[in-house]
Amino acid sequence: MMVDETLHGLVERRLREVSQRYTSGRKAVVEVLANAGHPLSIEDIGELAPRLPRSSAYRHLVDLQQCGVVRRVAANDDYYRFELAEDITEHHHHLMCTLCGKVIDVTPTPAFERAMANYLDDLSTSNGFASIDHRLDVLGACATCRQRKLAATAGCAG
Amino acid sequence: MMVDETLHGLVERRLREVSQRYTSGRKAVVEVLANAGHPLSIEDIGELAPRLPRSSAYRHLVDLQQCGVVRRVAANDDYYRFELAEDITEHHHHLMCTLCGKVIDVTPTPAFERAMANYLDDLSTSNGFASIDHRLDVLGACATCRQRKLAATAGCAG
DNA sequence: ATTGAACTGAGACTCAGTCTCAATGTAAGA
DNA sequence: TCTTACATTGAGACTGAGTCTCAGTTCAAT
Repeated sequence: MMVDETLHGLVERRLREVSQRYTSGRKAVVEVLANAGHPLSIEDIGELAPRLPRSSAYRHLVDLQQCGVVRRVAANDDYYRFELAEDITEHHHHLMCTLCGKVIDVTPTPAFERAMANYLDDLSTSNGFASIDHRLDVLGACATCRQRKLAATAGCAG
Repeated sequence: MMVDETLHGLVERRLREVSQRYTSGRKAVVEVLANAGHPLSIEDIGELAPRLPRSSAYRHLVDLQQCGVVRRVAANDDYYRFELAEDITEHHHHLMCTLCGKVIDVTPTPAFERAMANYLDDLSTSNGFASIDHRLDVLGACATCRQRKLAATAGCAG
């Protein structure tokens, strides 16, 4: 596992704050999420940590969400995904492929985040809404699916 | 119901394209969504159209999604919401109150949408991702909940 | 070593959402 | 108008992702 030790230290501290322990099961969940680098479904987690029972995995995810280590992501299909919280990784957006369901992380450009900050200010003044966080999901076709589609079309033509 | 007739005409056309009828049950769902002006949960729909059985409501929502009239929205709680598709209403973002769960629609400023368009172009060139649609959800506290919280704090202090 | 509290796995359970089926509505041709 | 073929409907059974329970285990602190 190529996860630097500060991650585990941070997670342990957050769990300790609510009198919880950083056990091997929870560590397994955190490592799997950290190594993936993109949101994982419960199915993904089950495959990457096969010794971890489903019920424990769910419970760990709940605990880790409650102490701010994990965030749940609603993808475009019927399954939630899970990722490390943004203050542990970094702020990012999601590209969601409507063909294969995959979720890809992207870091926004500074220019766009500046525009976003301005916009959130506008919202606060016009709607009295105090924004804490935002999430931007871009729906479309990933590079792999686009190529696959092109290949299929070429095959039909030939 | 203050829904202009073009909406119903449009929905009927879309259903007809897939050999389906615009029946009273489907019309009830569309009217409820149109009048609400913000995404509704199945519970909301049940309250606003009490004569409509749950199983029929779900089925209508599926049918209407398939012909592009309705869109499913993942809120911040455990329940999906439903709204009319953006090409029927207009492009908008969601303010999601993390305290009461309410979802509020907002129309983006032109400046922000310009920034968004540029950003999506960037993504397409840097990731090979062909974006079709995007959704921006802003999480925070709505005006009502903020006031309630202020009042509660004042009450404690006094 | 003892004790109290957190943790765990297995599997029962919940309930939002889907499916089935028998009955009904409806457009269109004879 | 009658018939026919097919879309629609309500009721309720069913599915399965996610939760809860419980009995046994591990841990940290004394």
